[in-house]
Amino acid sequence: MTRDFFLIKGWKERVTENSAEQYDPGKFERPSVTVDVVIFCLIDEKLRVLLVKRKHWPFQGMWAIPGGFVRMEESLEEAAARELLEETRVENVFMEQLYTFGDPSRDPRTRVITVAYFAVVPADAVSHHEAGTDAEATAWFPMDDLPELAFDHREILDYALTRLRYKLEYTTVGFQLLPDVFTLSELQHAYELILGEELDKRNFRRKILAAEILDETGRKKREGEGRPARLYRYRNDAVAEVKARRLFP
Amino acid sequence: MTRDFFLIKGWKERVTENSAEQYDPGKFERPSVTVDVVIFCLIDEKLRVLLVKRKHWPFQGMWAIPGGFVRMEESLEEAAARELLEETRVENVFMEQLYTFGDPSRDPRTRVITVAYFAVVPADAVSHHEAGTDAEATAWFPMDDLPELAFDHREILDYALTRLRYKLEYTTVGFQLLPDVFTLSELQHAYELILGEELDKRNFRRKILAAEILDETGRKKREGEGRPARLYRYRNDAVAEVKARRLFP
DNA sequence: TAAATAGTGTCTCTTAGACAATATTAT
DNA sequence: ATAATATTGTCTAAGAGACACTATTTA
Repeated sequence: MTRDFFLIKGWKERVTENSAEQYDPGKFERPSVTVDVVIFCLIDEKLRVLLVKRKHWPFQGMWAIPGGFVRMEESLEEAAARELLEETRVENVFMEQLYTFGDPSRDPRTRVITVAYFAVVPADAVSHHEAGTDAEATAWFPMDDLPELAFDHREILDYALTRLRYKLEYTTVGFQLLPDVFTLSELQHAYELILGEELDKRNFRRKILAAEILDETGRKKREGEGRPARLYRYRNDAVAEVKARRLFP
Repeated sequence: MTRDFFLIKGWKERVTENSAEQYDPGKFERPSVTVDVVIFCLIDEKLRVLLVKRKHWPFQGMWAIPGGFVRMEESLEEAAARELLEETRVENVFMEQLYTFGDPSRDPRTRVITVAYFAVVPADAVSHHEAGTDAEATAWFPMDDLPELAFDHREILDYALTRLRYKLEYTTVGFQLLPDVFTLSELQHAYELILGEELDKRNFRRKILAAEILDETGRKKREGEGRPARLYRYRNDAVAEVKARRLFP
């Protein structure tokens, strides 16, 4: 079989001497690489993000997205999952790579390239978010009322929120923010909190049910006033299938 | 104004000692960081990608996506643009970050994390792709007939193709593969080559024209057989507007 | 029985896809 | 005239959005 391709030659010879393949790794100065994990959660009627208060220079006293340096023996995903576990004690939740931020001046200490991830965790998984007075701590900030952030973390958060809203429309990421069983009103409420707009109840329910990704538990929610609502559970067996097409086709 | 957030304390104290903010950069071993640029082009009736043949260990003699180490003073985008310029002498074309690949074993030399970008260049910009016999060279391979690739570059290429096809549907990236003026048949042909399927001529033209992103040049293409086709030009002033909504809503 | 929340159906408009005949040019 | 390519419109089906009333429970 004859391969069909075009070769290029000539001027290329001039520039290849500093290309990657002839580079001796370890000869030049290297950047540091971190992972930062944007962790979303629905708590107390708001979409919130987990932030940590910095104790040291630079940006001492300012809030930052949790993150840490990538270890030599772990993958990026492992590093991100480790950070998530350390900060929330949660694992096996939705997490995906968001974007890599590498502006040379984003960290005043040295060149730091950060691979940002974003995760969503159900509120009942981050069990005890007791309010405290310890100022050197970790806190769930509402996305609509963020403090001043360290580094370029505001930009990262904005991008993460854009991605979350976007994925809400064509994936099942929204279900990951809710407990195992939930009512359709709770699901719609979660969508409304994240999108920041109200949705029509009938249209919302029609679309969700048409996607055939929910199972009725047969049980009903019995707390609060008003008519008890049916409880649904997310059909895990439907994940792969649903991710291929749009949730709202 | 009272800020509304929850503080978390307690077990966190145990794990913060190796978090990023207390890390002394330079204390630990650092990975190398490269950018790899997947460069697509429509040449000779095929969607092609630019590959370089490796001259040294590892993967000596195998083909690889062009790339190189990120310099300490340049941003990731600058590094990617520099690689693109070095390999193709082209600049100011569509390019965006694709994904960051960081498996610890992806490079046998050392830990190398690569930030992959993908670019599309019009065929008339990479002017002279003269066929040659120099085996240590650069070549445009058709995406449907790729050689064995070095590192995890096959995975990167597959992902880039998926992204390109996806973006074809809701952005104007397809126009970037064509010369400044083009006919609707040529545009449709480009779409068909990339998507690997035939499209209905009437529906395609209706959608493209409905998007109102093309200007008629008033000229007609006069070469080849058959009725001469109208020549169109992409409306650059429409970019921002069109990217917000779907090209094919 | 009043208050609160859950649950349900229709109409219209837009869009997507299937489908074939005519128009213009060169040879 | 013939060959080759360009250009154009209609019908139908599915989905999206707007819209209001009834059902079930607790206090």
